[in-house]
Amino acid sequence: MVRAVQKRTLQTRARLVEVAQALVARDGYAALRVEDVVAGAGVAKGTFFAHFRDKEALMERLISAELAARLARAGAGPVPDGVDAMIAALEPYHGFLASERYVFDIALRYSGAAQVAEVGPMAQTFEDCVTLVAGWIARSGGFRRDVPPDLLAEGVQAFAIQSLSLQFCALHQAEAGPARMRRYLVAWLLPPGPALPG
Amino acid sequence: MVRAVQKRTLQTRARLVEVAQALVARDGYAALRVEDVVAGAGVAKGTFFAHFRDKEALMERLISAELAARLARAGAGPVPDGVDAMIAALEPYHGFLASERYVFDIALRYSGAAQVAEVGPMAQTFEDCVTLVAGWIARSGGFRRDVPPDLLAEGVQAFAIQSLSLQFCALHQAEAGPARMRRYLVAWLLPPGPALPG
Amino acid sequence: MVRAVQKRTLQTRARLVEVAQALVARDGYAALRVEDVVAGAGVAKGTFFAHFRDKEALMERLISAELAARLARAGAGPVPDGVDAMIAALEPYHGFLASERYVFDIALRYSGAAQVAEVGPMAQTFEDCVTLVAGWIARSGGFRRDVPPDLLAEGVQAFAIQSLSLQFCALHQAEAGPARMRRYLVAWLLPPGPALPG
Amino acid sequence: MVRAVQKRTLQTRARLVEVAQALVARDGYAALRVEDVVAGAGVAKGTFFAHFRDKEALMERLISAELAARLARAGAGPVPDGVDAMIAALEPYHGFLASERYVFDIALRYSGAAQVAEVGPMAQTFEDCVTLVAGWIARSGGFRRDVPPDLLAEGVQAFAIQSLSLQFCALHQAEAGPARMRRYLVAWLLPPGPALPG
DNA sequence: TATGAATGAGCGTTCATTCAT
DNA sequence: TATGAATGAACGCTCATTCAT
Repeated sequence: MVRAVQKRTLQTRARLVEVAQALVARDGYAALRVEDVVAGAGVAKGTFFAHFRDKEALMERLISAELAARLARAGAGPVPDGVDAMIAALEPYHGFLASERYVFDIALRYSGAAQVAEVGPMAQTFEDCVTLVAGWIARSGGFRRDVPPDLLAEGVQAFAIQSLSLQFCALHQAEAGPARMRRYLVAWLLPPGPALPG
Repeated sequence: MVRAVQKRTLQTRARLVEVAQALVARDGYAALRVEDVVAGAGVAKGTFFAHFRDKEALMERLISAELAARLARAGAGPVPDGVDAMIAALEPYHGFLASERYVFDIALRYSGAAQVAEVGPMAQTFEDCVTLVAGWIARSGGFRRDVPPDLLAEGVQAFAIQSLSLQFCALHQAEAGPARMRRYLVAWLLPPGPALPG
Repeated sequence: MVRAVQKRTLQTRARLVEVAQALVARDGYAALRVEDVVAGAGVAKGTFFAHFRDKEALMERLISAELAARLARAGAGPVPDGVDAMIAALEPYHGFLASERYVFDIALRYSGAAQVAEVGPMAQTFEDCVTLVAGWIARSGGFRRDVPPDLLAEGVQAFAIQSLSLQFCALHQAEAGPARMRRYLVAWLLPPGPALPG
Repeated sequence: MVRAVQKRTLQTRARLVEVAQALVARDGYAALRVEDVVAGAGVAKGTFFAHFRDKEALMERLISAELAARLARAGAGPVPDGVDAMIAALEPYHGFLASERYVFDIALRYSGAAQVAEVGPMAQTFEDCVTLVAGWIARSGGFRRDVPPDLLAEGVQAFAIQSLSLQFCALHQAEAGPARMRRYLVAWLLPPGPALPG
């Protein structure tokens, strides 16, 4: 029989998450230390590891939760009818990924589910994002039809990561993230028209 | 007055790099320890830090050098005349990036030049790769013409990273890296033809 | 809630101190290395720094303990009845201070409690020494009465430090520590009699 | 024939001292690093050590020069005619010793000439101070006569050091340095009168 | 004298993680 | 579940000093 998780357990876990979120809000993700979390929650270090496999498990939970929330808000809006609308709709989602180098690193690492055994919440969220965008593409009339929507959606994700990566780069400072994203998506999502300017 | 770097300096630095490369060849990048490098080179620890800001600075140098060498070999070959040829030509380059999680992480982190102030060798190599691919696309007759070659080349890089990322992923184990890469590039590089199968 | 220090904690700390004392007995204080202490105690380096703020914290503890022990032995003896007896009674205490330049430096530095916030064991021991000497002076009949005993005792300490300092000095090699100490104390502690010889 | 020291040599040395003094004026003695001195003087590190045996040799020079200057000013004034006047006359000298923990430590260490072989400028200055005070005592009519002036002067130095030491001490914060110094000197320098208050 | 690369030896630190209680 | 002392394995650093040129 699967025993119901005890109430105290949930309380402890919730408190750990709460404290962690408060610390992150103040100092950012990269600065989070397990020691501070347990101190804030008033539990011992060992307790933390009874609830989370390791620190990254908490990190994945925090980051993917934030990401999922932003994605849900995007999904609740209207179907974007073009490249610019899509970029705007995804901005909160991508903006969070760009907010901190550490967040981007963790997201990237877990986007591909670090452990083969299980699909973590981060990988799930990335997957959900692809599904959402594929749905948009399928339902909207403004995109190319010669490539399946889910492949196009994966491309959107690839270009987003590329844009975010280059945002940290000295060679490409000139062009801001959204502008570069727009160039990619115009070429990737729109039906082939007249040649684009070089 | 800017003094020319002394000969001894270059010798010491070269020896450190040599030893590090030998160690990496034996145990991989993730296992490299500064202590072993200095021991092998027969210099003091302080000397190491007089040559490299920290361990990662050496790492960037080692990895970007390997990457640049593989890229140079790719550039020395014939211009690939299609998607499959291009994937094959870039395979050594991408294969190295996929060889070790640690390598991929460092490469990605430094691809966007950690410091805005200076463009490191890694960022330069990534840039060179884009330039090479753009040249291929421009000179070959088999690719779409409605998008400028350098934008297409950036897309190739984005899809490569996407493929490599997903290679570590539980959700997408089914499809190997090159196969996924092929799907992306067919859609991205070829002139629009009849609709692709979903 | 202030939890009682666990037994294991005390054991570990005691072992660290024991090992350090053994090493010091063999090689002196200046030669003590943290690495040897932890190796000898069979604990990790991190453990050392969980018990002592830094190496000097251990040093203060070791030296002040030795000093306190020697002081206690002096206090257990009979009340000295004159300058020579007092110098003799304090000899083990002062001799330890003079035994090693490093010991003298640490003692002097911590005698004034490096941190205003807390009174360390070293400062306490110095204080205890003054108290002890003041008691001797008060109870003995051979010393001047026109100056309060505790002020006289502070003077004894001042002259001791002066003597020890000059012991390391080229200008004053001729006169050994105890001899100089004697001149000081005769002038400082005895009731004024006929003029001393210049 | 003793060759006259070359002009360039003196210039370099003077520049090193100047730069060091400027740095000390800004950041204090403890923060002085050889690297900054040579950088400021525009010479190589090795050059520094061609002029000064080690860093402490420069330190001794800087500190003893300052101390000697302050002592000279004290010597240029009138002979103090009592304990309070003497304390006032020596205040600039003692104040400098108390200005920085590091200064006090170095002064104490070198007061006794670290090297037996040579009497450094610091030991000389301390000696000069004793001589000056002994002269004051001998020429003034207000001090005890049953103890030779130079012994009394050594005692003044011992009490000064004691006072300065205790100034860094938590146990004795209540009583300021000069007040404590006064108590010592009244008991030490004045002819025995009626018993002092306990 | 002047140069400056190299030395060296250990300190302090880090902090996620484990494990005996 | 909870505890928290202990672990560990490098890393980064320091910086006065030396020495071959």
